[in-house]
Amino acid sequence: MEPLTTEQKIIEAASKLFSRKGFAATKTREIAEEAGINLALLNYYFGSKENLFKGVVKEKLRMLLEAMIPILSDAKVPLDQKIATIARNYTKLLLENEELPIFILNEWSVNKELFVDITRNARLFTMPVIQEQLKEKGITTNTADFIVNILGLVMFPFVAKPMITSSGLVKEEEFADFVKRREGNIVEWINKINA
Amino acid sequence: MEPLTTEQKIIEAASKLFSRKGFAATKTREIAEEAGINLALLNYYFGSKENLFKGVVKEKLRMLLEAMIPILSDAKVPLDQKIATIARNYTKLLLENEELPIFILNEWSVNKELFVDITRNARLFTMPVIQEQLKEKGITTNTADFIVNILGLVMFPFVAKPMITSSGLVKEEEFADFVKRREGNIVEWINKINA
DNA sequence: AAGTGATTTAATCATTTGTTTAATATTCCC
DNA sequence: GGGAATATTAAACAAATGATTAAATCACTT
Repeated sequence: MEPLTTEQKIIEAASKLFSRKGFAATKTREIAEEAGINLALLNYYFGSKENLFKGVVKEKLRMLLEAMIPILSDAKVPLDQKIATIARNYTKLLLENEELPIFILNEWSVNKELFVDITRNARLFTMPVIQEQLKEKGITTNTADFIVNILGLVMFPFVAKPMITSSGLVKEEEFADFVKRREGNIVEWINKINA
Repeated sequence: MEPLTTEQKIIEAASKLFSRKGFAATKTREIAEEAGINLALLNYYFGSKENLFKGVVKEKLRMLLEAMIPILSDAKVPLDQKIATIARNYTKLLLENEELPIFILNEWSVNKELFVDITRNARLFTMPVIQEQLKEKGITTNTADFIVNILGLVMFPFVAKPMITSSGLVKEEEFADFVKRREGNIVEWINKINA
């Protein structure tokens, strides 16, 4: 495999540190050290810490949305399959990137202006398709609840992981099994909710 | 009403700013300005920024847990009533403190050591009571799922509020109605899930 | 091999930031 | 009312931090 370019090394280090600690707590010198590069290269390639952060956030947000939007908005995919696919996609994605949802949701909450910029011209959700499919099946649950319920059931365990594990509700070493078991259950649960 | 003491003014300002922006992004000078006090008083009363932060986190965590733990762990409260009370408590609490859950969950994620200190000797969840009550009613849902589902359904909309509103899924001005409507639905949903 | 542009480095700058100090003001108690 | 404890202030300090500079090195073309 190719060795990473300087630019890639910086992005990887920044991605890791920003995700773990957030924007303000991550220092440019830490990123440089983690990447194994000279501090000045960070500004040489990305201009500023903020600009680098924007790049990381964009990529992370894309990862988070891509597991959901294309599936939700595809009218050819039936509702049942949408639920199953989203549960599967997120369980896999978030097991590999546990800090992803809390990072994005927290930065979005703390730094709304940044996301106005990033999400401009980006259709985040396509409600009409879902609305139609719910109607077809005679389901009265409203569209927003439908989506929020799925996301809540699948994402919340990751968002609240420290609370869940440190309370003993789920042991740290059993967490992966816990969410994998939920993956299958969520499809049933959502169907029961909508019945 | 009594005028606030200096100590109280600092706590209120710190509480507001830490909740909104997190530890690292909040500067001591901002806190002092927001509180309308001299910068040195912060250290005079609280010793350090970190110590002040710990106080704020403790109080916020207490708020978040108190809406749940006493109810969950009370064997005299039947399961149905537990669900309804927790949904009601959190909807009210979080409408009044929208940043509360994302603040606590993010800081917990970012700064685990701090919470080891704070939650030491604090029984966060009491599973045996719930486990017994689920068994009595012949519900096969496991205890962790039961609790995570309730919390996810009730807390997730607040955690993901920026995403939900800026995507147009729920309009900002309709958000309060949205979660109030969910409050009643959640009881039904949880019962359906467990049926 | 020389020249050219891109990349990397060490050093430095200007601010910001958490904290402390020493002096002044205020409150409390006898 | 005076003196001791408490509270408040302005100023300063040292370290940290994001960014920049100018020189050095590297890669590539001719």
